[in-house]
Parts: sequence; C-alpha cells; structure tokens
Amino acid sequence: MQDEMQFELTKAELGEVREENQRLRVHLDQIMKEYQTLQKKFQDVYHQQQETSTAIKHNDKRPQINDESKLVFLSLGRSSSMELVKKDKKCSTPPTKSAEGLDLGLECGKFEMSSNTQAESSVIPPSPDNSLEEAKDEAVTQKPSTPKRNADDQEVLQQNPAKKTRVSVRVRCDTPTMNDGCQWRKYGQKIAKGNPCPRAYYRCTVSPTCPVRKQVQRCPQDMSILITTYEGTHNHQLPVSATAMASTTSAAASMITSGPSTSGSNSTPNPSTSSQRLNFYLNENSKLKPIYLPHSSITPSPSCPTVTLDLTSNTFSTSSPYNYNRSQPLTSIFPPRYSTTNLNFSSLESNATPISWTNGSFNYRENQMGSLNFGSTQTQENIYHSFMQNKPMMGIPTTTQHSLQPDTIEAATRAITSNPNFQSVLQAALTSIISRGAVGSQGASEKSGQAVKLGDTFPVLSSFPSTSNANKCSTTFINKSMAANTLNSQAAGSNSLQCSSSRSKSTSPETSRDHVV
DNA sequence: CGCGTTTGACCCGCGC
DNA sequence: GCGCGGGTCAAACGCG
Repeated sequence: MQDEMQFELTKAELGEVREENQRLRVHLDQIMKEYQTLQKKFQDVYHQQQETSTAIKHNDKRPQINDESKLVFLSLGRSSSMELVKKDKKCSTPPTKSAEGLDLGLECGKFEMSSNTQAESSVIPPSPDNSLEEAKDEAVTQKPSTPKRNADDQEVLQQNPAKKTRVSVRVRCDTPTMNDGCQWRKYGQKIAKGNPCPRAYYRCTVSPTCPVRKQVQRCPQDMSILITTYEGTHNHQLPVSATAMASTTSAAASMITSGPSTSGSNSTPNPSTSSQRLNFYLNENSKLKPIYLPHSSITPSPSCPTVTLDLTSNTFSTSSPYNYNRSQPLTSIFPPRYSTTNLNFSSLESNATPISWTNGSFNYRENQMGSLNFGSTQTQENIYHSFMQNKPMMGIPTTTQHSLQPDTIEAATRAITSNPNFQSVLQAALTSIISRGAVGSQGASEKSGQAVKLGDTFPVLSSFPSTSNANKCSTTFINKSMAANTLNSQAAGSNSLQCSSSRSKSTSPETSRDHVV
C-alpha cells in the first residue's frame, strides 16, 4: 500500500514537473520572441549609426593600424590603474547607445572584431567545437619544435603574424604566480628595464612539445598586480582547471587574430591612431553589426599583438562610464611600441570585486558567484530587479545599485550572445566558476549550493514562474546545463557562451545547439 | 636520483 | 657596425 501511495505521489509530482516544464517552455518562447523583436530594432538603429560612422571614417585620414601591433586591454574587473581612471575622467565623447553603462563602447576605430570576418582576416579558421585556444593551436604548432630561432621561424612569423599573439592577464595576486591550472616550468628570469621586479619565463610542461610560454611579472606601478603574459597555444588537452584561463586568453587572442581586415595598410606609427574604435560585430542573419567598446585604444606598432585581460579591481569613481577622453590612448602604462585596446567590463561599484586571484587561484568571490559585472551588473533591472530584491546577492549592496538603462542590458545581452569571441571570454569566466564549484563540492548532491548560486545568477531562469516543484525543476535544469557546459568547455572546448541567460535569448544558429529545454 | 629553479652566458632583433 | 635589451639556454644547485 505504501509503495502504491508513493508511486501515486511520484506520479503526481511528475505531472506537476511536466506542467512546469511546459510553462517554462512557453515562457522561454515568449522571451525569445521579445528578444528577436528587440534585436531587430537594435539592428535598425545600429545600421543607421553605422552608415553615419562609415561616412565619418572615410573622411578620417588617420593611418590604419598594423595588424601585428595590437594590444587589447580587457578589463574584466575594476582596474586600480590610475591611468585608466584618469583617462576615463577625461573622456568627453558621448557614448553610443549600445554601449551605455556597459563599458562596451568603441574607442579604437580601426580595431574591428568580427566572428564572421575571422576566416577572412585571420589565418586561423574559427573552429565551432573547439575553443579559440584551438585556433591559436594551429598557429602555434607551426612553430618549429626546437625553440631555437632560425630563418624559417622568422618566415613563418611573417606569414602568420597571428601566431605571435600574446595574451596578458593582469590580476591582483599575492602569490609569486597565479595558478591557472597548467603546469609550468621556469626556464629563465630577467630584470626588465624599467621594472625593479624580475620577469620570470615559464614553459608549459604538460606536453613536452607544447609551445606555450608565459611571462610573469609584477606591475611596477602596483606590486600587488601580477602580469602574466601567455604566448602560444597548448597543443594538448588541458587540465580541467586550466580551461578557464586558457579559453579566456585564447578568446582574447582570437579577438586580435580575427581582427581587422580593414586595417590593412601598414602605416607609420602615429599616436593619433590610438583613439580608435573597437568593434564587436553582432552576427545576425549574416549581417555584421558592430558593438562599440569604449576604453579601447590602439597604437600602431610593428611588434607582436598582445591582449591584456585586466582582472584587477577597478577603482572607478566616476558615475558615468562614458566620461573618458576618447582621444586619449590608454597606452601610457604600456610600451609605446605596443598598441593597446582596452575592453573594460568593469563594474562601477567600488566595493565589489567580482574576480580575484587569491592564494594563487582564479576565483570569483564566493559571495558573488556568477556575478559578471559588465558595468553595473547588479542592476539588471526588470527581470533581475525583483529577483535581486528577493534574493540579494551576498556582498552586493542592492541599495547602492546604479541605475542601468534597459537598453544597456539589451546591448550587453546582444554582445554576449552574438559574438563568439566575447562569449568565449565570458564562458571562460563562467567555466572558472563551474570548475571551482566542481572542486569545492565534489560528491555533493545536485542541489548543492554551487548549483543554486549559479542558478541565482541567471535572472531569466530565476524569474520564471516558480513553484516548489519549479524550483526543483529549474535547479535540475541549471545543473544539467552547467554539467553540459563543463563538458563542452572541457571536452569540446566549445566556443559558445554557456550561459543560461544568454542562451535563452540567443537566436544565432551557431548557438542554438546549446539551447537546453 | 629526478625534477624544478637559479643564474650567468649567449643569441638575436632593433635603434642609433 | 655597435650597443642595448629581451628572450632563451644550460650548467649548477636545491629539494623531496
């Protein structure tokens, strides 16, 4: 009798879960429709803007940057760099609508990134199921196995400039090196000029033939900042814990390698070109729709392109992310021979540090799990706001939230969902959360705090009609998603952003396969 | 003993 | 051509 009763109960529960799933699907469809409508609107608006900017561009006599000389500066945290703060405060050019509040606007006019133009502008073909790491792999594996330099090497370098792309990561870290999950062997140390701190040279030892090297150096301006520069791409399977950083760096590098076919002319270096536009293109129905990224600047240089991911905390005190001087390059802290592009994903909050390297590990603050601060992430209004009120994230004072325009959220969503490179960066960040959670909750049940926290992070999911069963359902959904994501990023090195909130809104065919319903 | 680090020497590119 | 500086090599050394 008891068994029968339980069977009936389970049956009823199953029915409820099915109903809930049904509701969720309807809700998802609705959101997708709304998203498509909004995206279409955005396209129209952007198309108009593009026409205007193209006209301006044609009149612009500034020389194009050299493909080989790009240093992209991605600030995923909040940089304490005074230079950045100063530049930001100086900025005067009004922001583009699409970038409002996001720090995703364009600064570097000639640096255009497009997932669609990757194949054209780069020798590295985009790989659908491999992370951008793979793309870099192809470039790097062309290197001679011997580290000795020779004429052939130089030839290859010239033929394949993308191969020398570097990714520099700036993080606050007390330990001598940050633990990125990979195995490194130190093979040299040098005192670089202008920096009292020695620069250490490491080689990847996971595979004896792995060409990847990294340089670790303290920032001369702020000793607490560790600058790790990665060069090359692993030609082997990465440890799970290493995938996050690897995909982050490769994604960033891919931004460069997928860069401008439009910057073909190798003009002479000109500081005036520093204020250029950094375009992320939205891929929508085969049309390229750039998103503008502020805090980006490029100085032409013949040197190898370097991407800098700034994961330090940013002490922006300005209330507007657009009050920077667009004519001012951000290259002051970098050698002038490198061009720089700064992609600033910083939060404007002064007390929230989403990413930190503590004890040598790449960590998101526990109390901010999954909180990717693109501008004022805490203020993802509408669907987010009620969620936040009900379940404010620990450590994030909701009372001090900045007001974020709805179109800012839309722009962010589009940026995330439309550009694979951007997605990869985010995916890497998320992967780091996931892998960390996996480590921290080994053997834990499906309803571990990790999963719940991750679920909490995604407002779309959390805003779904919720019942007690629905919660179970959503949690399962999230866990499955996350498990799939982890698998994707580990095994296949998926290039797409494995973010539930994004996925639910994505309409691109490339990402549709990631939809989990 | 094996592995990783240290460190001085060497190589090479670049600017003058 | 020369000097400088970044990057790499490899012997010596230290540690488990």
